[in-house]
Amino acid sequence: MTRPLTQTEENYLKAIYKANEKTKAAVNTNTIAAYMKTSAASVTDMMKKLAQKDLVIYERYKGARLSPTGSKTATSVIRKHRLWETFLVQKLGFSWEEVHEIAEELEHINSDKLITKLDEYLGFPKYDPHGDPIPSADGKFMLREQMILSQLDVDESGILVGVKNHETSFLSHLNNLNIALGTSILIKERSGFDKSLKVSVSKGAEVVLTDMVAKNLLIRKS
Amino acid sequence: MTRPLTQTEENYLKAIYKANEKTKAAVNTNTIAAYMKTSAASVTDMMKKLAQKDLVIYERYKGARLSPTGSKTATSVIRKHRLWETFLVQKLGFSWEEVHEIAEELEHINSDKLITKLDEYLGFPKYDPHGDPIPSADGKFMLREQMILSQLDVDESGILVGVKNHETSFLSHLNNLNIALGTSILIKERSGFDKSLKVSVSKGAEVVLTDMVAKNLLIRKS
DNA sequence: ATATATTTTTAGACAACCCTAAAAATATCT
DNA sequence: AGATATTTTTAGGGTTGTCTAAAAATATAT
Ligand SMILES: [Mn+2]
Ligand SMILES: [Mn+2]
Ligand SMILES: [Mn+2]
Ligand SMILES: [Mn+2]
Repeated sequence: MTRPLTQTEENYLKAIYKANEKTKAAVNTNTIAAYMKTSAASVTDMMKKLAQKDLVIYERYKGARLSPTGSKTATSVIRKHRLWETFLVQKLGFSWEEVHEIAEELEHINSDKLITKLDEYLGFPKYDPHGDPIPSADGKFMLREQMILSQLDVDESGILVGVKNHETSFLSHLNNLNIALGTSILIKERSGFDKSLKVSVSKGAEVVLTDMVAKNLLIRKS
Repeated sequence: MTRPLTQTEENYLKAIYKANEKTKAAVNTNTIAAYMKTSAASVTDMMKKLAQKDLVIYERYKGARLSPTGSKTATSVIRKHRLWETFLVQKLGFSWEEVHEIAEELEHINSDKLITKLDEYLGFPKYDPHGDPIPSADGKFMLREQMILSQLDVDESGILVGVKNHETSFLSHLNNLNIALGTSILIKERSGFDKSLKVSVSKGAEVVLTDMVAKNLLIRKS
């Protein structure tokens, strides 16, 4: 009797999931509204509806958290999103900055068998093209030791394993700098003035990274 | 300013397209309602809306035809449907009776680049897993000489190139008979009573096909 | 602690898509 | 042609998800 969720409902669940991924604290109506690019009034309506369906725990004026079911659903949508992104990049040859929007649509396709087969076809990838972990069918994330590039000292180096910012403009900027997942980055100098870094990329070209860029690069120390 | 069509609108256009594929005559409200599994009243509402948007030519009490734009849109949705079905069978290993429903969802994903790349990835297929022609990006169908198996005489043979019925139960029935696209079928006997055929399949096993089955098999004479 | 600012909810409305029942138009039969 | 049957449209209404504006609750500041 429990009919499948609408795309909108799935997107709300994902928004809450992402908003409190670490803290698991209740998420403000306004925060959800910002994620969903909608009005606070619409969020209130939807929270009532999702609470009704036991997908969120919601108390008026106190924000919303995901219920166990809601959390499972959100994780499953994220799994689908990241598997599709991986498909688009690895099989169809898209670049990492092009895939997010398309995956936003594909993630709502409703077929367990499809996702199982896609996962298999891709060789059971553990990370998507942005370095984000792909949850397994039972919702487990493969965590990884990682730190932010800005935290490295001069003469230390790391391998890029992920990005915190997923905007097209940021990813294109990295393309221009010849920085991709797997690229090794060695810190040569740090400016005392603006914290910008002179780094050498893949043991070759030296480039300058602003602190704003460095803060969005996730690396494994090497 | 012309926002993308909704899934429902696309499905209506496809319904009209399929209903008058050969004749191009105006399609009855009731016929569309049957295709869409909805009420005649809903169809009337939608026809007004689509006529407003210049996607159909509609005159009350006289049915609807697709406008050139509507026809282009319908063809593009069919192209997407059939490319996705091909992907599901050829790359993900689905069986031909499993893919239609999933493709009904995938066909609405909105990205020209995606379809271009998918087409290329699949090697520019001309026919889908059911033998239906895949229109090119500019809407051209690759037609083929074909006839219905029932039209063959005893001792004549043909290669299966398509099926007229796409129901899961029919396709599974063919699976059971070891009949797939490309299978060669030789007529051994025709019953004068019920027109059922004794045929030999792939130069091997003899099976009996009811006329109802034979009428739904499209073959190229061999 | 009271006033002010911010956040959230409620109220009322709209668009898309659907429904059933009744009315109107068209088609068929004798 | 006139009566009857069928098809189609209109009328009125429901749900989902959206919006703006006003009201209510909560948080912040003096
Ligand atoms: Mn993404
Ligand atoms: Mn990603
Ligand atoms: Mn199909
Ligand atoms: Mn098909």
